[in-house]
Amino acid sequence: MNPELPHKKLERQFYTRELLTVAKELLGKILVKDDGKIIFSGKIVEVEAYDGSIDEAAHTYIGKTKRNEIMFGIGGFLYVYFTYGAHFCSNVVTGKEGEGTAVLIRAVEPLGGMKKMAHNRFGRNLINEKEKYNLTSGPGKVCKALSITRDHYGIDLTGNKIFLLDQPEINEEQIVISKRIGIKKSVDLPWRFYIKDNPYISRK
DNA sequence: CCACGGATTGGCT
DNA sequence: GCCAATCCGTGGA
Repeated sequence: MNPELPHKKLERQFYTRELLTVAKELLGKILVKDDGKIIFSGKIVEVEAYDGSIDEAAHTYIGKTKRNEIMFGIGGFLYVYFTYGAHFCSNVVTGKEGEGTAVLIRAVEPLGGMKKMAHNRFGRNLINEKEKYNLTSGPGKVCKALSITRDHYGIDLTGNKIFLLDQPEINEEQIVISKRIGIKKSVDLPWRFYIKDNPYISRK
């Protein structure tokens, strides 16, 4: 563990609150993955909220299936899905049992394990300035860089494999609210949140 | 710089 | 069979 990082792990009660509150408060928190050999860490800078009860773009909108069942559980677990025949995406499940809500981690600012992230993404440890900002600037890129796959589906975020470290809340005025990216349904919901002027977001 | 389309698995109708 | 909560390379302005 990097001694410069605060050690306080987010607990269950952080995740079981209302979707949009959790989504906004996830900004600035530090995502950590520790597989016993390498520790990856990154600051969450961009997220999107999904709510199957009113949101047609949410994977839970159709009801419970084998794929989305973890999203219907209590908050604080990881929902990983595979899409476009190529990419994994990571979500933080929120709320109470049965709600079907989660927050997609769209981008992080790399902190620890950057060389290995570069290796996972580009096949080499050394990267140029442009590639640095391209490491984890998208939901598929984050999973590729941190080696998050279907094996991590359903991981308990209050455990010690993948978890979040608490950080001070980002000021409301530093949070940009926009429509979500890459969806075809419920396109007008303003449920994308990112840190203003952060160079590691996927796009403006 | 922007627009477009191909890749490729698997979930659901 | 259709098409996706994406990414990347190509081609034109």
